[in-house]
Amino acid sequence: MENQLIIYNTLSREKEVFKPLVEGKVGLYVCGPTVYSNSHLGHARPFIFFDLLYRYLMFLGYKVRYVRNITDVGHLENEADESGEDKISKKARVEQLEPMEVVQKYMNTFHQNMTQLNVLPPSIEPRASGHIIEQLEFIDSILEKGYAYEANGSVYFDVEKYNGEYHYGKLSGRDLENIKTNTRRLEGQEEKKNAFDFALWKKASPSHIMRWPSKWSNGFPGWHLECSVMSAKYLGDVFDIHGGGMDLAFPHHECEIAQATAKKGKGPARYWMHNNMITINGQKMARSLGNFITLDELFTGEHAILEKAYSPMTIRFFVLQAHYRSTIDFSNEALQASEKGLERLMTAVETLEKLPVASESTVDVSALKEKCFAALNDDLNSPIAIANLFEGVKMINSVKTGHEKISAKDLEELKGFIHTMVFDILGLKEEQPADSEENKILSGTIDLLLNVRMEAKKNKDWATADKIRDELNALGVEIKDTKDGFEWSLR
RNA sequence: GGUUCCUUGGCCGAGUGGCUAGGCGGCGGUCUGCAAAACCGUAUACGGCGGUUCGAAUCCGCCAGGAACCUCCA
Repeated sequence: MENQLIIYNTLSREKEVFKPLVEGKVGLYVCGPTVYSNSHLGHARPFIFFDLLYRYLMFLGYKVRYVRNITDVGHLENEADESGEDKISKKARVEQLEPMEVVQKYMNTFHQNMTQLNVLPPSIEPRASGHIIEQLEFIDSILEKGYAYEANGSVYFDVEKYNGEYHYGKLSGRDLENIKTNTRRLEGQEEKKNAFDFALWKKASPSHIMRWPSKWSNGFPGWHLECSVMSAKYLGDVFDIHGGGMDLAFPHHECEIAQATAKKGKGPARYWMHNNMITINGQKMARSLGNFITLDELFTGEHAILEKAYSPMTIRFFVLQAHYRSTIDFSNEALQASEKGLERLMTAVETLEKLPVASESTVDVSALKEKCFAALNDDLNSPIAIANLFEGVKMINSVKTGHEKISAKDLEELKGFIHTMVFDILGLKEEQPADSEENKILSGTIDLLLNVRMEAKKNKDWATADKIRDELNALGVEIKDTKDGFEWSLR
């Protein structure tokens, strides 16, 4: 099969043919969440997109080790709150909880949200707090190489020194001169040689709760270190793909490259992939901007902006309907369009199971397959793949209505393809509620009413028939009459 | 201010130097007791101004508007 995957590499700013370091195996690292609050829609995008990548790589036959970290220490607060304490401990004080209690709480919700979105768990989900020793060792070796210095109990990366031999800024297309003129001088950073130096180890202030002993001070690791450490530990000093949001390219990923290169003379990843942002009213959705909607709010509809609740699969489909390197703009209208489209797709998947076969086909299943895979091979172009999938929907419905014919062999191929595409690769799933006792009673009741309606129809008692249909409709039960009976579904 | 990028039909969103993206919505038709669903058909487009070209929405320039990053951020 000509499945040549091409991906856009931020490092080269070009699409490149993907060739793993070791044939048949892929090492994938994606920056995971900082678990200090509920995940919002903006967070869902990278995890859904990289889930698609993970699934597609596996479909292509690669054995993938997918590492996605949990940041449960560190990430410094901004200067506004004077102390440089980390986000997690700040939140903990507010809520009067142990830091690790906060971490656990939001990690649990994160996992729950990911399950709802049908995002597969990664192969390894390492936590920063579990790799303090490795981070200390990493700092030691950067110090030994002379690319870091200690100041007042903290350790900083010496960007200027590093840039003398390597290029700091190669990922985000900057050079040091440019960074120098544009880096703000922040308060409380006098101990740094240069404003653009970043912390490898930060001495904890007295109020800081999360802290670990080290030879320099009681403190905590710098924001960028954990990813360097954990990716190297589980994937090696050089691995295949590193992913994350575009907003992480600078400085986070740039610093990761610097740290790895300072230690080993080579950068951590060969391909860097960055997903674009979800916007709302044209502006990036971000916690700091206060314009975010959490996933739980989306699923329940409990947010002033939301006209209704949107199911996890609607969100997933919405995200996949845009290319990962484009922004997607959130709106109720857009979500509802996705919801309807998804319903149409899933209905066709059901219809597929009861299609009549003919001796010969008038449809071209192979061409459809090729177009879909060609789209995915071209930098994971899920919107094109989905557009083609709707060609498949049309094909299915046309066979159903008799406008087209399909042979038994082609039908088998089509079934296999649609299932692979929809469930395995795009990661969509049926969202019908499980067959609980309550549901059995409900469906029995609806069947009963609709059988009564059938009687009424037989007697040409249209008033009664319509009354039943209209009132069930008002309650959210959609009714479709068929030649020999009826079908219904819950809206 | 610096770096990078975007501007497509009512909405969301692909894409290519000449050939229908797709979804949702609209309109007309088929089917139906009427609907719904489905099917068939159909309309609405490439921010503005120049340039290159036989031909540009797609390449170049300028202008306008917007965004991301430069600071925690998916």
